[in-house]
Amino acid sequence: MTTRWLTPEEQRAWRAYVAGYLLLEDTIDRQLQQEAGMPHLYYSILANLSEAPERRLRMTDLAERLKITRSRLTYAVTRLEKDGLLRREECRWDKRGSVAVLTDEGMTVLERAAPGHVETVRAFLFDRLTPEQVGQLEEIFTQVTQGLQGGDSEAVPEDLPWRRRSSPCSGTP
Amino acid sequence: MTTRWLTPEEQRAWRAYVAGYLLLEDTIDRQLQQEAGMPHLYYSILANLSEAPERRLRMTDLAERLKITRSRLTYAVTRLEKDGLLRREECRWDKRGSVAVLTDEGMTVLERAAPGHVETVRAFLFDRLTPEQVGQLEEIFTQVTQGLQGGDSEAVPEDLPWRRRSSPCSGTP
DNA sequence: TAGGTTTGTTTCAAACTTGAACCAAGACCC
DNA sequence: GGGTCTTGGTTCAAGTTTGAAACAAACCTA
Repeated sequence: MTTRWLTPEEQRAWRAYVAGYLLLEDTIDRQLQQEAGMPHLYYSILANLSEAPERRLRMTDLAERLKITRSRLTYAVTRLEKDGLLRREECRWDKRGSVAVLTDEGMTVLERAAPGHVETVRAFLFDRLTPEQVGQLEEIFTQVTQGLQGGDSEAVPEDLPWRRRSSPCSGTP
Repeated sequence: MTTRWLTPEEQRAWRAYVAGYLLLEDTIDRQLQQEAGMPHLYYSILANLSEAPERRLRMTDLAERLKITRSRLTYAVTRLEKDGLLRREECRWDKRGSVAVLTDEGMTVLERAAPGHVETVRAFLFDRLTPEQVGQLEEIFTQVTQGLQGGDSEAVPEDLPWRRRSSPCSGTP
């Protein structure tokens, strides 16, 4: 099968995208590290928990929402637990499971960190986009996300050896 | 100063974007790791060199193009050098400098890896976007990139303590 | 209900990233 | 020439990520 290379437009888009997200992630990480002592992902963990009912989530659910591997999450949660920002509890219904719970201290840290974070996201992303572009951004990445793990098994070859298999994730019983 | 929180539209866009790029990067990394034995960044290093005149670039130039720190690049180049995919040479005009040169073997590896990589980028990104969206993607991230390091010092507060300072990068004398 | 499979999570070693500290060479200045 | 400042690059330790392997609990199924 002969390769369908990228068109010039696609190449330009691809390069702009890669450059942009690297710089943006880098900036966000640096800001959060500086002001909250943790990288972006760790902040997202706290943020996710803070919005969950009772501020608690199963590890697998959390990993699923964050789009990261469980092993990565384990490491991060261990660190945050050491810092006292969350604690682990065992799952009542499924003794295999464990649940991460945001502590009050975690909530405080999150609240303190949020303004600076939002300010950064604004300054370097949203303040530079028109409302239409905000919509386009959502649209584009929603499609990407769906393609990568939303249920549409039609369009994507199922048998690529290197694809991550998405475990069907269970919520509360 | 009171925080300007994200609007609901911005929130949705932000979440879609973060989810999307995590999944996409993850997929690309996994594919390249599987088929070429290296992560995305390392592939990009080879790709960049392959397009440069004489397949050679100053370390700083390379870091600048890739939007990564010099220290990160040093590590990556050391690994690729060990693998024989590139070699370091010292810079003739500036004895501090060193230059990364793509070897023939590196070129071969790159050429072998390219089709699979492009296929992945296509399958999970471009094949899912309309031509308009491709244009929008470019537009959006070009703006982000410029804001983050293009010269427009107007719009961005200069004195945020956590910003990366972009070293004015020098090319050939 | 024993035996086999799947699922939820952790563990471990190897690879990678980060930021600060360091070193040497150019540039500037008197 | 002899400071001093800047630039290009590497080094080092600490932190993070990866993927495979290990475990244990839950779920079949004969």
